[in-house]
Amino acid sequence: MEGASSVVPGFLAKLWALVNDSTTDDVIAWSRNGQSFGILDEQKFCKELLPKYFKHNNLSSFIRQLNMYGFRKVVTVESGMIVPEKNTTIEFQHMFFKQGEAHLLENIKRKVSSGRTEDLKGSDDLQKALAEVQEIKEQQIGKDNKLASLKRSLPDVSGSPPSKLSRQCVPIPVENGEAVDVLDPGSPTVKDPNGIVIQDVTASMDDGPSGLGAPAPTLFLSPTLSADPSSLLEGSSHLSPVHIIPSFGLDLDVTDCPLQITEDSLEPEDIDNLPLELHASQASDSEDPAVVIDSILNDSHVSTQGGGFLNRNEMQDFLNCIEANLEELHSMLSANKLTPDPELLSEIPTAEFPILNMNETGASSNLADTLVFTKSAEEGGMTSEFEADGNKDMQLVQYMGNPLLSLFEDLPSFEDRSQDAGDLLLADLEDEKDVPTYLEDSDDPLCLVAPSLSDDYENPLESFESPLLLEDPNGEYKLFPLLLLSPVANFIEEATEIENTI
Amino acid sequence: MEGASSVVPGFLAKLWALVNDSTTDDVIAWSRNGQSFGILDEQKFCKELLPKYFKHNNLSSFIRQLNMYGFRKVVTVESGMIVPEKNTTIEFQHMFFKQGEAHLLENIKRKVSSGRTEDLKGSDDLQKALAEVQEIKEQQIGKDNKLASLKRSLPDVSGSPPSKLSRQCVPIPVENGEAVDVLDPGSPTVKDPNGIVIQDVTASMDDGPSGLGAPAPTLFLSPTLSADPSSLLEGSSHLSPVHIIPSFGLDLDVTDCPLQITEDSLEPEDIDNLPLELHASQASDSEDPAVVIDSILNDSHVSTQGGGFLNRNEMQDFLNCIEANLEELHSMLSANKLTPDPELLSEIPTAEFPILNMNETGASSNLADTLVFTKSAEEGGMTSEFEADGNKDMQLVQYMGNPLLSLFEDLPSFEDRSQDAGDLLLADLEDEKDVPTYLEDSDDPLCLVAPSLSDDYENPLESFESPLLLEDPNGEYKLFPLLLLSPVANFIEEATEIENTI
DNA sequence: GGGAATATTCCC
DNA sequence: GGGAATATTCCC
Repeated sequence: MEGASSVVPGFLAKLWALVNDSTTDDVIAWSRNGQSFGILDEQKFCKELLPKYFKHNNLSSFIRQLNMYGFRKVVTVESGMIVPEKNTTIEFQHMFFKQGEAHLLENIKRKVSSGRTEDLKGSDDLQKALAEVQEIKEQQIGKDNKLASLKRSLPDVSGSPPSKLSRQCVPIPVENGEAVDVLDPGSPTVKDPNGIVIQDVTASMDDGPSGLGAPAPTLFLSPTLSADPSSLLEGSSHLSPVHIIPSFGLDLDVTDCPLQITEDSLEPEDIDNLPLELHASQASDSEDPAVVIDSILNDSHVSTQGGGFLNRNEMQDFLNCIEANLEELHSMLSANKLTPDPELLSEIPTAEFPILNMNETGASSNLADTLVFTKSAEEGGMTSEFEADGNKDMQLVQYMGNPLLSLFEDLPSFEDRSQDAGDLLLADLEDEKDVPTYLEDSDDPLCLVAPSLSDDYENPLESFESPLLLEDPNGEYKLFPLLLLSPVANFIEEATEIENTI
Repeated sequence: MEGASSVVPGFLAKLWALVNDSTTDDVIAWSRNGQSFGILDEQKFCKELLPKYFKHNNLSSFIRQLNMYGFRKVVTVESGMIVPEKNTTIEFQHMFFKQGEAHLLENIKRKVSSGRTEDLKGSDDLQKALAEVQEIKEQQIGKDNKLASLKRSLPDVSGSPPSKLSRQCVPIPVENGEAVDVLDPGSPTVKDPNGIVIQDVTASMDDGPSGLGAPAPTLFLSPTLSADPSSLLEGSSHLSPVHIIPSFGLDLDVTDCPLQITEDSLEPEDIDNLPLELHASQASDSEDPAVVIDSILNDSHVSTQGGGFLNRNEMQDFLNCIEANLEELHSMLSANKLTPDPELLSEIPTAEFPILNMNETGASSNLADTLVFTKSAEEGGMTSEFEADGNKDMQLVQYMGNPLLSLFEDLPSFEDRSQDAGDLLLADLEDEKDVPTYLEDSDDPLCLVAPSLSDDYENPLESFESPLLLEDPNGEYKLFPLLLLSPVANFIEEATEIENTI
């Protein structure tokens, strides 16, 4: 075994010796070109040589080994057909088995055994699969958090005391510093020359005057957004964008929501030139249901920019990625054949999905939630106020209690309290069939919006994402807005009072 | 090899013969009690017997085989310590290797090869993977349910009773800009020179049969949102984009929300100058946030229509595909555990992944719910754009089955169609850059809410799915807003009262 | 040719 | 004792 080093498997070393042994060239020898070797005397080879080198005398075993090492039988073809006599000589060749080139032997690798192949492959694949799973798992967590946030974001607007669960007020980041004024409970209304400021002093009701630092009462845009239409319309000719951010999951008791509008706002005369610019408090991205959902769905990717929105392509990529992963996982697993181990089956735990925890309370509504409409100081309409930073700030979401719970606590709709979120959710959980039923009854397929956005009809504000402003050929903006506000009962009352006053 | 049948592996058969051969009892023989056998003469055993039965003469190899078949070495202990001399005799035993009981041999199983070991190990990993997958799967289900619930939970704010589930707006398909048909004959309409027709169908809500036969008359514009139409319509000043972000999950009691607006409120005089064109809200699926979310949950991938957004079906398919993969994967994993037979996989039942059933229609439209603003066709104001959109929208609309849908069903508002959540979401998806822009560049930080509510300052027109803006033959844009209303019945009444008071 | 089980060797 | 690689056998 001249050139065969220790790294060369026994079979190859023996084969090398066997073929190179010139004393047996009548039985087995290199071909003329040294690119292959032939067994010239099969009988003698099996009876005399094989046992000398191996633990058997079976040609088939020898050939089996050759195959295991990748040797291929050389088929001699003459005139397009196999020559009979030539067949008597068994000839094999291998890219790295060449006369005089023992160093090539180390390149010859034994095929992995079936067992190994499977194992290795399986093991490898499992590693990948597990990694994939882990990845997905983490993504899920991210989504869960997002959902939770979404749910939490639904503010509790009930008139009662501060709820510990969700008082998530979103601080109103005002860059121009005006928001502060608005937020101040002490200042029921803010109005600037151009616009109208509407402030919902609800918070002050129960809590009395609270400074900005007031703990319980939180101001923010509220679900119950109220505004004085007339006031809004008033003002200079130039209009500013009105941003009204309502809160989610309102649970307002009208009686508890003294929505106030000042007389000033009601003056019709001024309406003609409405320089209206309303800025509602800013909601953080995190609180935007749509955003939240979006991100939830897209969670896999690290939120990139401020918005954390995924664009369509990203979404697509993400989904494709998932798909690809699944595909691969699938393939890998398929490839991996396992041995039957019944015992393991029982061990497989099925995770339970903890959905709702209804124990959480925190449903106490929070009248303190203030609806704030602020007019931006800037006439020019769009201001740079709302910036990423502001948004970021908004992200501060506190996860209170059960997300889902909070979500639904405030959801109840007018008519159908019976169908509050909690019920729905539970119902769904209990019976998946409920969903379809629910849907089936739906009369309007078109109405789609953000989850948080409940009926839109009633809530024009939400829809107003789109600008109500239009620019005409003359470069003038025309408008349209309107809006209004709500919560209403008090609003009406107030309005009436105002009217009377007038 | 007396009792050894063909089912017994070579080694066991040979061992059985070897031990039972009484002629070699001086080398290897049964112990006195026949419960074990011992190698009495190791040297002789290796040199004479092993080669006779096996392809080697190594005791270690023999022992290796014994171990492979589960034989255990018998350690003789005397007086608490191993007796030296006794060690000379190598003794092994196996539960099923007993003198005179050849039939037990078949119970002796060779340990799985390393390969097998790996398989087992792999099996273990698969167990984990499977468990993980299952967990994820269940979480997904939970999330889907949650999202669905969330969407459903969005309260129905319509003033009337009917469907407790959803107050779906039925978009009025306006192809030529004529939604007039939809208008309730009984309701007052306002039409200005420009051909704009405004109709407040609120009144008809409670009053019974609406011309359209709408079951549950609902006014759209949000429940909480109220505005003075007249004020809104009045004025010719420059308009700025209005961003209104409504709240979510309102839980208003209609009776407590006497928000009212009457026709009176609409001052006719002012109306003349209204380039008002109202179109029933038409939401395009792709643009409807709800739709987007829905599609996210339901799947799809190649975006085909509508602006390159993924349409709902596509999304659905895509997600279904993923689901299917997971299912299959799960099945495979499960199957692997049980049997090594790949074929069995197909037999494994896959857990159900309740996604969305898009088949549901329930589109019974509810005209009553619809607010119809229509511009007369004569105006020719309708641009092809809108028409196209309108059509698309209509197509998209039918996602009733989806829970998500219900969420948004009521969302559509006039103006906001343009920028409904769906649009935003989609937009985001398409171009990630939009996100930053949106968030960072947004002038209005406050406007956060549903994704759909993003600022659309830059693209007001496009966003207007229901075009609030129209270009007239003169190349002028006219606007038109309107709105209002909501919750309704009481609202109107109240308004009237106010008016009267004045 | 090659899958698969068993056998043998090598090594920890 | 047993993991692991290689070897041998058996079979398709």
